Amino acid sequence: MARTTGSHSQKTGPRVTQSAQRLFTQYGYAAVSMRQIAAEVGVQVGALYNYTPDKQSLLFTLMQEHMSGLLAAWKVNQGPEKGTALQALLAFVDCHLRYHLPRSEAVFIAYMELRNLSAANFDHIEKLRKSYEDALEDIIKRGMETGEFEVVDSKIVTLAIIGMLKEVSTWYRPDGRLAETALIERYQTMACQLVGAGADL
Amino acid sequence: MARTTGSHSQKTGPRVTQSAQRLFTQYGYAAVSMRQIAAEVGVQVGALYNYTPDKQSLLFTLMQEHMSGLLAAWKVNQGPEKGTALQALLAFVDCHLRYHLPRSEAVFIAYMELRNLSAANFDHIEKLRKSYEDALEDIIKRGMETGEFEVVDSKIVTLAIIGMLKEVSTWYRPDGRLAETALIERYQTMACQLVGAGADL
DNA sequence: CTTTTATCTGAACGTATGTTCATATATCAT
DNA sequence: ATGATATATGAACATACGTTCAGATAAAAG
Repeated sequence: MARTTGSHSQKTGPRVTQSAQRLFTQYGYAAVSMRQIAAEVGVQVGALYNYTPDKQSLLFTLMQEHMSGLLAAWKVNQGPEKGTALQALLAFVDCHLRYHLPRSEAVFIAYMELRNLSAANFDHIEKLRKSYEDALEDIIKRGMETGEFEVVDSKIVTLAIIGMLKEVSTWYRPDGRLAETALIERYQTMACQLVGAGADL
Repeated sequence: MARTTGSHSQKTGPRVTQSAQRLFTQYGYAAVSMRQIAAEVGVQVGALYNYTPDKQSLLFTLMQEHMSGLLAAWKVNQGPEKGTALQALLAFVDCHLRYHLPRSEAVFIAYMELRNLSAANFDHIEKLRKSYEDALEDIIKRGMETGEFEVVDSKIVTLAIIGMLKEVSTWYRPDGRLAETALIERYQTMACQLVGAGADL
């Protein structure tokens, strides 16, 4: 047998990506085999290589698209004028959570699989991650200059906020106790507390 | 050849554990082979099985000892009387960071390799992790009852503090800009801010 | 010195891995 | 209907994996 009934690139391609994402999330990149991915797609292993040059590219593409999308979302959200530092901080928390919450698998992979990127791919992703954290630190610094924020160490506060936000993805479930909007508000409040800007919105 | 000069269980045993810890941290459990571990210990692969029944036990032991040590450190620190909730919160942050900062490898493994535990081993570790987070939430709740803390949602604040503290292990270096003591103070301040208790110590 | 025991080697086991490729066929354009 | 192309199969490749074990030898015990 060869090409099967109903086979088509436009269907199989996305399925490969999705299966890879799901399996990498559940078992980890190194523990997932190309045959496992093929089985979930419903195809023989050789067929995968019509859609990716190798396993590493599967991982890299997932991470690269996740990070690019995150940065793009922030740029759009930020728009032409930035407003006060406090407004920017609130927008950052909002944008971060709105982007991350519906993408738990990609988020998980982005945090867990950095080690499994080739050196060149790691450098690429690391730059994206760095520029995202810099965006937050710039807000903190701006708030310190304008006197909106009371912060001793912008670096530490940046990392603390990032850490606090990252943790959400480890437990959030769409059908959980807290609605997305309520959750975002609570994290906006906590972010304000950490920068010493009046906690009330 | 067989038993080599200077071979001894009391030397090789700890080296197996240490090499496993180092390699699991750098490459991830699934990506590390028993032969890699053996090579780093300076022994043939078969010899490893004098010290561990299998690869999985190597991982489990590392995680189990790390978590047990963490809980034990907290119990000692907490002692017989607990003091105010604010004191307990400060002690928790102090204890957490003092235990974690010198153990970056074990910390990393504990966060990253949960997926690679067998079902039974996972349950065991998960219970330990849960009881640790509960210890913090109990402090938060106590502070809410006594009126020391102003917190809307104890669960969210607990997770936010845990997330903030976990993040530290991803960037802290013993020779970095901040001394351990200074770093702990800053995180104590931020923890206080998150529970709405006067930020100044 | 001799015997026992602890520790390691070296080879082997069956199975799984990522990747390649000749081959087959469904689909699309003509 | 016919030919070209895209997309799949299924087998094969070399290599790597975790684990086992008989045999060898250093160290400890007598």
